[in-house]
Amino acid sequence: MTMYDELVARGLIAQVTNEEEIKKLINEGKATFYIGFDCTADSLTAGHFMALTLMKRLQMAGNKPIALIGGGTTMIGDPSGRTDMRKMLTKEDIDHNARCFKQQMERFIDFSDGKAMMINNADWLLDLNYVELLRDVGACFSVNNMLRAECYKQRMEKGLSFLEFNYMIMQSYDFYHLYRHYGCNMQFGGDDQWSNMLGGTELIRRKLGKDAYAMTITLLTDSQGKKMGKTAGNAVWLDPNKTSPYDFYQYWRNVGDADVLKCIRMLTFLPLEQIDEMAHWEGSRLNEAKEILAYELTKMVHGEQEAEAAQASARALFAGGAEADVPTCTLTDTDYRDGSIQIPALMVKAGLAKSTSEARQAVQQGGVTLDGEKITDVRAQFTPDDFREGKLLRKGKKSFIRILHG
RNA sequence: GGGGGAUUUCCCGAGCGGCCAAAGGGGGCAGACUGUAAAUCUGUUGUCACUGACUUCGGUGGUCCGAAUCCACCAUCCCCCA
Repeated sequence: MTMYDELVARGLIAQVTNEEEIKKLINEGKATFYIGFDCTADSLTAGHFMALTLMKRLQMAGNKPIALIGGGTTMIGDPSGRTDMRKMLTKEDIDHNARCFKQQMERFIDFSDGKAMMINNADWLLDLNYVELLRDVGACFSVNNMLRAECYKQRMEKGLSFLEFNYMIMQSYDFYHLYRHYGCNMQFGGDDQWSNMLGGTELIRRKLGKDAYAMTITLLTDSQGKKMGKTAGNAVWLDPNKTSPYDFYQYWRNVGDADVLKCIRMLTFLPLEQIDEMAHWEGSRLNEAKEILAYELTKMVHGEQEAEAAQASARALFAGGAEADVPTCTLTDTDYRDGSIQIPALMVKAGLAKSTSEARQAVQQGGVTLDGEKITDVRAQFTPDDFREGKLLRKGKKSFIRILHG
């Protein structure tokens, strides 16, 4: 099976500019392609993860990836898929974020011996001269066409600032720049980037009379069409300090039945035959598939050891509260008042509740247990001695934390 | 530049002088049912040393016994005209 066919079989490809040419390029390992990452946060997310795996797949087939860090474009902010303007980040924040991205990417992509490149578009975008740019590439863009682009449509209703309107031009300029200086002949990106990407191929055609290609990756959505990789509006981060390996594992362990196979296909490197086999699994057996998904992804992101640990913890906890390696919260004397701590305060301290009110409600509704014993009294108090050996505090079915007195 | 409209709790969206911590929906959380799934039903959802107190309705001042609701100014956004 060729590389391209495999991508199709895994459901990764959404749109392409020229299927025949793209097929040939990537199958023969002749593509130098780039994917842009805007550094709006200090860690990559599960959403970026798919792009990274795609880079890896293509790299394994001999193609050369360019990871483009959006140090320059982040200064503008991409309006695609947004209903309001992004918060403007300072240059310092962006630089910091770019460094974090780089570190995380190095775990997946082999950057040695020029097998891949990492470039920051701040290097050329920040020094552009306004009038020169307008004359150079501005003339190649039709405002009429831009306004018809999908990525601006939503914003035409709520308002679109001139700043953001220029995002497409910056991204197009990136492609043009990479084509000329690095021989980059293809761009990949999320499906929401399609119009921005076409801007680039169009610019290259107009300026240089050459063909460059673009291909978008299917957005990972659940069976209800919602973007995956988020919990309650918060991203699932790749940084273990922002999303613990255990939580990361749990996120995938808990995907809906309808989405497991799709995720395994798109995100893991398991052979397609094996995945097709799993497609026959039904009912509760799908739980096995979920474990495989969670384990594989955790292994790729956090390493085998963490994946084993997360899996062991999850199995032990859900099988019946056995001793297990779960996140621990260590209390010190200052956490107690007059030698004791009340249950709501304890839950807040342990991160199981955002406020004491929330903690109180959880207790009142019978959702809190300590070492398996249900806590019914909101005023229940504990002393350091209670936690000498460590106790398992649990809220609801899925939130656990070990409390220890340090 | 001129005219009109908007800004409410996580989101959408009611409220138009006291009965407002603020309807309804979404989302979140918890309970029941289950397979750590989905669907469904129930409760809950500003904060706190929680049967009471405190702080919220773009910002700042004002009117009033009393303001999310009225007035003034400022900010941001939308629409129409230029």
